[in-house]
Amino acid sequence: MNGGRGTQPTIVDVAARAGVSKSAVSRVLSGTGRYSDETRERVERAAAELGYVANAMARGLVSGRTHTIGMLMRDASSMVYTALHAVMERRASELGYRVVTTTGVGRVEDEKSALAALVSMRVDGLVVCSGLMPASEIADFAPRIATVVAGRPELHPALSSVYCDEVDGGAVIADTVADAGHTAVVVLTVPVGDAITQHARSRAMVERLRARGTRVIDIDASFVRPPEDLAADVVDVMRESGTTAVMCPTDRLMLDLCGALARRGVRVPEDVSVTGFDGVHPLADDWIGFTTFAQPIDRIGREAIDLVVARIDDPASAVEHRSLRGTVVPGRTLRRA
Amino acid sequence: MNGGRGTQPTIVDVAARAGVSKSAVSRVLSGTGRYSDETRERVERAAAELGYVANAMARGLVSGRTHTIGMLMRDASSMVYTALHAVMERRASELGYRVVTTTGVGRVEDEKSALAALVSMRVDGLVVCSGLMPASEIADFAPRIATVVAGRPELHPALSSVYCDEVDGGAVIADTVADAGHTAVVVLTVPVGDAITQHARSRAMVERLRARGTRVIDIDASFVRPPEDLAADVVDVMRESGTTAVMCPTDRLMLDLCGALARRGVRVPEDVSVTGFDGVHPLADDWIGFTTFAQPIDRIGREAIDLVVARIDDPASAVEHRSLRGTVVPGRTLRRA
DNA sequence: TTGAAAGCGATACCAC
DNA sequence: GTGGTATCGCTTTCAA
Repeated sequence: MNGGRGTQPTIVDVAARAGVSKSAVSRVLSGTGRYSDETRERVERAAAELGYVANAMARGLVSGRTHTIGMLMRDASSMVYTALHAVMERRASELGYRVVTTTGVGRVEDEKSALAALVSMRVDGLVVCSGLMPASEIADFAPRIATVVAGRPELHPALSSVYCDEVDGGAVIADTVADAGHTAVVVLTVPVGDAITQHARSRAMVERLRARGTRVIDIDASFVRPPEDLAADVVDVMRESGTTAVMCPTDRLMLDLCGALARRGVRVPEDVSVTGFDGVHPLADDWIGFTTFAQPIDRIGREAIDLVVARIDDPASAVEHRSLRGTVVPGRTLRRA
Repeated sequence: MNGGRGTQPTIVDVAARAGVSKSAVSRVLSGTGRYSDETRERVERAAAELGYVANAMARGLVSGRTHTIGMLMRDASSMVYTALHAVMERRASELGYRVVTTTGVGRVEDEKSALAALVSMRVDGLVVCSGLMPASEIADFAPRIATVVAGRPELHPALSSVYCDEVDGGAVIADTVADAGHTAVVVLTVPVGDAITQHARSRAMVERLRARGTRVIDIDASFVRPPEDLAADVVDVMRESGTTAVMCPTDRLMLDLCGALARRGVRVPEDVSVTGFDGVHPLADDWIGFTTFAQPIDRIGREAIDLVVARIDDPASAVEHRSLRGTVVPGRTLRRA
């Protein structure tokens, strides 16, 4: 029955080859129960010779555990999420868990199906890293699977979360700009529907600047708007109102904006100061010199994993919302006005 | 039996609620076989009310298919791999597959276990993206699972592969440097054990430069060496032998090197020209201006997925090795000597 | 069109 | 210590 193309050896094949029962094989390979040294040796040899790899589906089906944490990533090309991914992978591995990730490819529908894929795999825990997916969709699964939202402020009563204090971050970086003497500032703001986090931080920037009496020009930076358009708007505003600084909701957008400004002959920081947000390598680097706000990605990732694992171990553990503060990265793209 | 904490509804629960047999539920939900409109409606309603998500393990166990492609990533924090990940996710989704990724956290042992995890999940196909894992380890699974190696030159007779032509890339970027008039050049070379790809491209740079009569100073850039050490070496070599350019095996290392050089008062490109390799966003950006060589990541990812899927559909399809050429990114870190 | 029953590959509990 | 057997949740014949 085996040997057919694509067929993988099963526990029965191993048992036959070792001349023992499949129960024996199971015990030896999982290290549970009792078995003689001879049995162990024969089983191990047979398994090695066959290149046996236990079927996780069969195992998970009966044991009800997969020792796997599912991570839903919004976007595999965003540095914030990939950095989070790397940290979580490391922490999970320390705690004896494997991480599998899935991503949507942009639309909310895709994300739902990516989430469903994780649920259908019956991962032991779920970490949702996406500023897109609505909380209610996530919450549906929370009673059944240990779930944590990472990287976005989510205060849903059924969902634990770990995130960067976006309001503090937006305010702090806004203070940095105001302290540098800028009195007319453009803030690129993101609608809440595009990304909850970016919306929150850009609102916080606007509010803090206004509170300090700074003149704020609010430019719509919906995801659909190309950086060239934004740069055009910025240039117009600079002409009309003497703006000396532009605040971006992400480092990535900041980079695109800088490029588009350069193409229009506007130099950063000589002609205009620019700030970003996120502070993830490699953009937040000495040599590149972006002035930005660094999210505490390491702590977010680590604590998110710790929280899911705690909830896996004790499903009754309390829901927690952890707001973590980041820090300003000085850089060289912000000058005194 | 259900309703216990953490228990997920099963097909039996849906059947009971809908007042039909589980066979009927299965048929309706998978859209196979025959059923009446009324049955369909009742089943769909019951499933929705229960928030039923089919258990992929049970399903895969009996059907023998998971409609999933496993991706083994070397490192979730490397932009090359994450970019590849994003592309593959998109292409796989177009072809009706889901991608799940796992990564090692650095050591070969971890990667083996990450690979085993994918195999144990019985993914339909495997894409290995790692310059670390030995081909023989991967090849063990090739007869059982459709397997493709992506992103590294791998000519193993049992493994299909898609990769950037590193030798061409190294030579072309070396030509660019030589053409700019540099006659004494430092090449940071990586040992084959650290990363096959980086080794190959750095060797190619050295060889092409030598072939053109350029003086080459070869500095060991093993992964264990901190950028500060490399920068110190570079500064020494510049003093001793009038080197005017440094070629790095990756953009990432180039960034670190530039930083370390800056801390020593060496400016790029005023005092020394520097080139990178990879050409992935965001480092390969107009504004940042790295002179580098862009791997054809989009094509690599896309064709890797196409190859695995072809092999899933027809396990007898031929092994292929596709070498793809990249392009030079001019940038501003390379000056005429 | 529908339901009963036989597995898929592993674990766990059971006598032996 | 060891092997038989029920079982996990689902798909897939096969009768009815």
